Amino acid sequence: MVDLETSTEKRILEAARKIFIQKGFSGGRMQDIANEAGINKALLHYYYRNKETLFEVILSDSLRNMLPRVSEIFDGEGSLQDKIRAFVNAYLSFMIEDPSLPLFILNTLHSQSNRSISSKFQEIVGQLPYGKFRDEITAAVNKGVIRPIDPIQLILNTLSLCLFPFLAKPAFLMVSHLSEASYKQMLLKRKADVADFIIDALRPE
Amino acid sequence: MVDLETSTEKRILEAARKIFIQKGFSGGRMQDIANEAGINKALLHYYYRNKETLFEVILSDSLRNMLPRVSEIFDGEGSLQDKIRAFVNAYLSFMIEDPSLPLFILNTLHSQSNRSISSKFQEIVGQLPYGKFRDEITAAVNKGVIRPIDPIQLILNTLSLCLFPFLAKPAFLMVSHLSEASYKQMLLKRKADVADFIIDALRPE
DNA sequence: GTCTATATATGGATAGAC
DNA sequence: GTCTATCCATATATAGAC
Repeated sequence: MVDLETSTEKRILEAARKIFIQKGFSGGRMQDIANEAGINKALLHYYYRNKETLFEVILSDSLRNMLPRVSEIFDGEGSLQDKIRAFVNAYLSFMIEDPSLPLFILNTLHSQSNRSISSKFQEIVGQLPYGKFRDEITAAVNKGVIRPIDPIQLILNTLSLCLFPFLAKPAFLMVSHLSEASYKQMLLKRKADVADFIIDALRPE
Repeated sequence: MVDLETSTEKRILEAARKIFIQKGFSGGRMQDIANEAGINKALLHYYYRNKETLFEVILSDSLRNMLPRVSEIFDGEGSLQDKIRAFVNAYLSFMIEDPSLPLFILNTLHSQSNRSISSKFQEIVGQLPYGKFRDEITAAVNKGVIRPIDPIQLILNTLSLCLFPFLAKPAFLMVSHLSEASYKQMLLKRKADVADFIIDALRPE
């Protein structure tokens, strides 16, 4: 069992990630992070200058994780419908691995719109080939393989259907009285359901 | 111009609401609230015992606002399609008035799952006639007026499409470089688009 | 009811021993 | 690299005058 306890630096990151995602920037205490990592507060400052630095490292990582390799999906062959199905599948699979990420990121963007965070977000999200998406949707509409729809609204709808259940997870669990396990089960089922829903909505008249 | 400046108590609530929605519980400072209300810190404690009390008042109000009178919509006559259209319309209109509410509430539920907040949330949200929704969807499926769909997924899809744009507003603005005005314009257009999208998705084969 | 002044607690950050 | 002890700024909360 060599190296099962990873380096202190790594453990700090994992602890900070957990705490910040749970409680946000101002809600997360350095003491909480130190406890979670099983080390002393002072060590946090040894490895990372201050709370803000630590937070930004976590956020950058999260943002980079949030950006899945969706470009490939839209680069490949196949109908728009196939690509939508592949996208929904990939996106939901990814989020199921890390369910608190979306709320953490939206939340940060909402409350800290002043910092360098905005530019980091734009830098990362700017790599997504939105233009490509839009063009492909427009082309499909013109060819009549899907019904007419504003490309922006379709993209927004797809993201809504993929992300909302994760954002609303706590509320959903409270209302539905589902267990964690059943919730995960529902999300897995949702992969197919969401793709069907979108594709059905796009059927030409 | 009599009474344009409402009572201090009311002004405090408005100020607290603004600050808490903007910065959350731990991020919002009592001093910020006092400044925003144009009064002294001590007065906050005079009217509300402490920060936590003040926060809970705000949250309760918000939760009650979040719950529109949707029951009536589903009590009335008309097809399921008509009701969905009415629901989406009412829900989006309401949210456009108060765009930060959804994120505030989800966020609070996420980070404070311990407090009395959970029970308050359940109490309020428990009044929604979910059973009625479910039954009506199931009936429509059986009659063949809509294609087969899991009622839970349809409800979740509808809420996703209505709420997500508000949750993701900051991210959306950053990516799209839209102005506040264009954003609001897009949301207004979305009322019809979302209803169309759902109803199209439900067309029988 | 509203203010100023102050007590008290908390949390981020640093100094310095080991 | 890791700890203990401590400093200092900030934030909540209270006391007491007006």
